[in-house]
Amino acid sequence: MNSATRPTQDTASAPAHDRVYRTLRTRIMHGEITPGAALTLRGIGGEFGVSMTPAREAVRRLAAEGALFLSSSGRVTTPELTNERIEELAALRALLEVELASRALPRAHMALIDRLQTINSNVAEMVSKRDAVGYIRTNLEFHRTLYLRAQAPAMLAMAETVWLQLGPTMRALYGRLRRTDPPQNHRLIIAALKAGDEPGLRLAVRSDVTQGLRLLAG
Amino acid sequence: MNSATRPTQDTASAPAHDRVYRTLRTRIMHGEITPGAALTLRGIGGEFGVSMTPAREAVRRLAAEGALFLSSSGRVTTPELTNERIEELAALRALLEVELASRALPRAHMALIDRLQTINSNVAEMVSKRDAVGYIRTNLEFHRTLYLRAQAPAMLAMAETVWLQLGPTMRALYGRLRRTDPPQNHRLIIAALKAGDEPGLRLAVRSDVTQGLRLLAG
DNA sequence: CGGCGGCTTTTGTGATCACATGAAGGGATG
DNA sequence: CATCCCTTCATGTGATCACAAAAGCCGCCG
Repeated sequence: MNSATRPTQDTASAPAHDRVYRTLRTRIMHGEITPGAALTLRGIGGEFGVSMTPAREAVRRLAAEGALFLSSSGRVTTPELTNERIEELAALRALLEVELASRALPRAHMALIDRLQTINSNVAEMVSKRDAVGYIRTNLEFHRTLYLRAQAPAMLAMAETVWLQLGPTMRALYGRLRRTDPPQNHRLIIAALKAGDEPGLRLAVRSDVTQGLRLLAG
Repeated sequence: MNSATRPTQDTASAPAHDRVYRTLRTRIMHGEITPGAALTLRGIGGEFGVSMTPAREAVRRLAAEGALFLSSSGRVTTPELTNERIEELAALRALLEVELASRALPRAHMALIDRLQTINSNVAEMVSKRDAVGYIRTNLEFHRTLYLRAQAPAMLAMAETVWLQLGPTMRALYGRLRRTDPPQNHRLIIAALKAGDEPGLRLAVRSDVTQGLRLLAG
């Protein structure tokens, strides 16, 4: 059997449009692209060494997920979110992630909690280094690790879609955030997991998810 | 000004890939395609009189929304949902739509309630005629009309994505459903709206959304 | 000095083609 | 009669091209 005969999940053997899609998706979700930035199909194709065709498919896919905005003439930019939309997406995060955490709770064993604590220390490190992209990445990793235990793939996919839509804006948001405190709400989440305290967990997740979005009210 | 200079929302002047997308989307959401049905890019292109390119874009977009399933080799079919996934999607409907209804409640005036009652009589008619597609269509129209008042476009879009994923399965589901009763839960929703009873509304929406999915447990 | 009109360039759209891959069908063999 | 293999066909992928429309730019005119 050839080594390229794998079920196709590797970054190398995957179709071109999929590689482009995945790379752009991660960039957007981690806030590596500023809101309103313009992308061009030929530019994307050039960067990845492919033609316009796979670039177009990747862009369409991302636009369908709300990660990119397509103007009426087809021009593609990262979305610039209004305050109303940000609040709505925060509400969606609260709805979905509270449910996911709640479903993960009965399955959360010690190994998971250990992993969460390790990730959380990475989060704290990123905060202290003021590394915005690193913070977003590790923070999402923290949440995803917990929610994977919920055994609810459709719900998790939806939560990730919301993260994706918030990606470019989050970067700008946490740029204003001048705190260097380690994430307090993450500790509350871990504590609630240890104690098997479901109401506490729901509250902690809700607080963690909505806290970062409060500052834009002013 | 030319008549084709409109902001591009018309079915005619819109780009080809968008026409294809919208047509397929409606078909899938209304359950006009059975689960597991295979589609081909050349077939779609032939039906709409376009080449493979717009067909591919429409299919990618729909696949990104979960409306279509792409096998590892790229073959495209409507999804065949497992029971676990259906239950999960039902839970998502409950989460999202209860919230949407709750947000619509304070803005629900008499004109809206009248419209809902009109739509509801159409739903009852479809039920009595055993028109599955018509039932799904009018039922979704009932829900969408209510949720539009919530002024929460992102949340509504997410609910529609769930409807889309359930589309092909719903048809098969309501095929087994041998009732000819008019929708009781819709009446409860309307009554709660009239009374301004938020807890009652939440319960009625939750019941309406999850009732149709109970029968697959057996 | 500012607004406006026309030109040029950039960009997305859609069609067509060559290619590789996976599925289906048929025939030979045990 | 079933099974395996090979041929053939259908299908998705990606590149390239022609076209139209939008955006940007520059100079002209008020």
